[in-house]
Amino acid sequence: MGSRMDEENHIDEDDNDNDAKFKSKNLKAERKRRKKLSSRQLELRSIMNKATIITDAITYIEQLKNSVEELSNQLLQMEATTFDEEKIKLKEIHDEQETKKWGIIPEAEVHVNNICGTKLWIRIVLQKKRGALTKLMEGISLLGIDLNDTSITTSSGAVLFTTFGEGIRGGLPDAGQMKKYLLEIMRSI
Amino acid sequence: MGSRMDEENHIDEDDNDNDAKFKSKNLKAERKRRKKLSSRQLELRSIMNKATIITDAITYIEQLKNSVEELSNQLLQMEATTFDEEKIKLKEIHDEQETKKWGIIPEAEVHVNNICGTKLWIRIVLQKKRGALTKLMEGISLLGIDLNDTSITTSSGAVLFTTFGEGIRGGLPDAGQMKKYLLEIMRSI
DNA sequence: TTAAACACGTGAATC
DNA sequence: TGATTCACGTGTTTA
Repeated sequence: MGSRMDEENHIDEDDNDNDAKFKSKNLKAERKRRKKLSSRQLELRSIMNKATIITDAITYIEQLKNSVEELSNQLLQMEATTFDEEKIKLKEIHDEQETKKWGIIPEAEVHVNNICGTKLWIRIVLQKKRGALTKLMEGISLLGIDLNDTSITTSSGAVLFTTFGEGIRGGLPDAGQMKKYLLEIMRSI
Repeated sequence: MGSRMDEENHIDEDDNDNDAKFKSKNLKAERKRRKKLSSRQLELRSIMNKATIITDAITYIEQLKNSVEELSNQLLQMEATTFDEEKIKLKEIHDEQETKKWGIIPEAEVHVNNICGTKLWIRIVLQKKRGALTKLMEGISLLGIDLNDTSITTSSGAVLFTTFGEGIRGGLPDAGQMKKYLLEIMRSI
């Protein structure tokens, strides 16, 4: 028998001195305990709503893990390739940019010097282009010139071609004519 | 008054038919309710241990976030610098490696061709070194040679020096002598 | 012993 | 109405 209707009418006003009518000594303590318990339960219920963040946390963690994996792979791939093909590619890109920065060679620069009638000193600076050197060598060869000391050097997208030539059968075209001819070849590429 | 000592001695044997002595009709229901509640509480306690994973989850998320940020920064930095100084550095490293791969030029390679008595065709390949070209030009100048068409090209740590020279006062040293002299200069650097 | 925790029966409130 | 939930006082157990 424990309801408020048991006795007169004013029993459980908090912590008042009206507990003389009860036999139990732990009445007050039990009231306090129940109150605490109840409040704790309410507290628990209030934070239980926040338990939904666990679901969010799971998906969030998944996203983060994916990001980490993706980024790690990217870095690994970058580091792995950057000291091989990638570096060469970067160099080529850099060369292109450098060439553009310093200005594109508008047209091959050709120098032909006729020396002692049968000897040639050729110096050509041209923009690096696929097949250009092949055509150049081919053209010079067609003119019947034997190339003795040829050096081809490329740097920053430009090509320096220097050679020391000689007419195969003594005869040799005029230096001016040859220059025109070589320029023609360069333009045609 | 609700303990087992209130009445005779055999009250709450589960769900027996001995509830005729009690006035309340909800006695059985209340017993069942309390039992259920208690078991639920135990159940809750058992899974509450797993609540510690929330703490772990928090630290785990922090770690992941740090990783993501770090990796992103690395990538950004790599992408940002790789098209400027970094690429040049990569190129230089690549050049160094290339030079080593193809073997270091053991000693300057000097070609001197005497043409028509007063003209020279000089071709020197040397390892890039500070001050080397200055010494070279200085030496050639001291020999009284006027350099008409000179090209200096560097690539992969090597230097190609080609020039077409002429004796200033008609006189010109012997090609073999000159070669020795130039090699001496190259060695002294 | 004391004090806190627990289980119980019960009356009232809620739906 | 009837079934369920809640709060209470109390006796017992536990530490």
